[in-house]
Amino acid sequence: MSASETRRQIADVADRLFYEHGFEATSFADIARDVGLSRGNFYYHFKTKDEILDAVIARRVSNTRAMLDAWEQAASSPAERIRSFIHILIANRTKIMAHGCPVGTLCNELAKLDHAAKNDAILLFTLFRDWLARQFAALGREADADGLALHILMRSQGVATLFTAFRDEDFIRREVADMEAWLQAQCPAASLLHSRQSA
Amino acid sequence: MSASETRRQIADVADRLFYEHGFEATSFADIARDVGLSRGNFYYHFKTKDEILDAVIARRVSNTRAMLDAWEQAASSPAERIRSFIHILIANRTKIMAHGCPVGTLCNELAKLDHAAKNDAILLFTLFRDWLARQFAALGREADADGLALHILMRSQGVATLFTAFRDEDFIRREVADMEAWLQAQCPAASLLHSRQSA
DNA sequence: GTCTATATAATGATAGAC
DNA sequence: GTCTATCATTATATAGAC
Repeated sequence: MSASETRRQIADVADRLFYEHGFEATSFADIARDVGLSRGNFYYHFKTKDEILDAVIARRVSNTRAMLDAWEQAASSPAERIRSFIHILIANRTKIMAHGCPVGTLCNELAKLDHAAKNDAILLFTLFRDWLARQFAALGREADADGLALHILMRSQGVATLFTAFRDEDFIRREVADMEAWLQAQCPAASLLHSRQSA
Repeated sequence: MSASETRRQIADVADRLFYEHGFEATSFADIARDVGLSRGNFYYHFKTKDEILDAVIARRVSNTRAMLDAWEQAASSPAERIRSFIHILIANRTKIMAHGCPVGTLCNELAKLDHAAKNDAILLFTLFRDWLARQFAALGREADADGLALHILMRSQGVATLFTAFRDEDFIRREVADMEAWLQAQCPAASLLHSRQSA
């Protein structure tokens, strides 16, 4: 196997394990086992655990950018794009129930560890924040686009944390519906494109 | 020093360290050092790390109950009591900025570790949930009191997580004001006791 | 590029002197 | 009730054979 391919595979497995069990709780041996490598060979690809974390974050940044680009292409309106964001709570609910939000839980853990990569993880939040703000600006809310972006990001984080704790499907569906209603209320004109409640 | 007093002190220090750095990242040596005990003597008081976690959670449950009781006594109306809850985000903002919400971050970590004490930690959320639901019921929202309680709990979690990441004081103040506005909107009659916006 | 063997430090945990 | 000394295990990390 080529070095770059093995590196990619290690980052792939580490990404999953860091998400499922946390950064601290995941050991080199755990990653090596799941990749099918000896611990010794492992160090040929990554010198330190922090290097793997950097690779995992870089991978997540890249994947997140790709996802946001895909939403940008797939949806025909800013409101519909924001709904794509809201609906990852439903789409990923099984994983969220077990392990929480990948971004929020990583940022929280790295904050507690006061880890050097803390700010790199926060960049993941920033990607969503800026993308959402652009959508709100396109909806005519230039003045408070960033505040609205943070608000919806805040809600997604709160829903994820409580869903991990209480594992209540009704709760997540209710809160997602509430987020959609809130979105409609933010831009009544755009909402007409999708529901004719006031037509 | 008496055994019970030392035990109490260990739980006290462990509570702080688990909050500041996380459960996994805190070692016996860390706790022993901060208490001023040798590692050996440590095991006279607690046999395993999980036992300390149990003691820490029991301590937090007790402290939370005391805080909720104090709010119950201090405030003259259900709406004012709910505002007491909302305002811990402001009162504890320095700690939240550094280490997140003590309840949310512990539940997230124990969920990832699939730890035996996971459900005990969730009880901390349940204390807030049930207390808030009682306040909403007292406001005349018996039918959806639990949903409203989860909603405000969800918001506090989301605000805490994003505040830890972005460390933006304006954000937390804006969201707290928004939570208060939401509260007013839930029970217009009760709100008249505190603001005369519609008088 | 992968392996085995190993170094070193820290972890959770115990035994026994005082 | 506290200490020192120690154990077994695991962790990160390295050396060197193949």
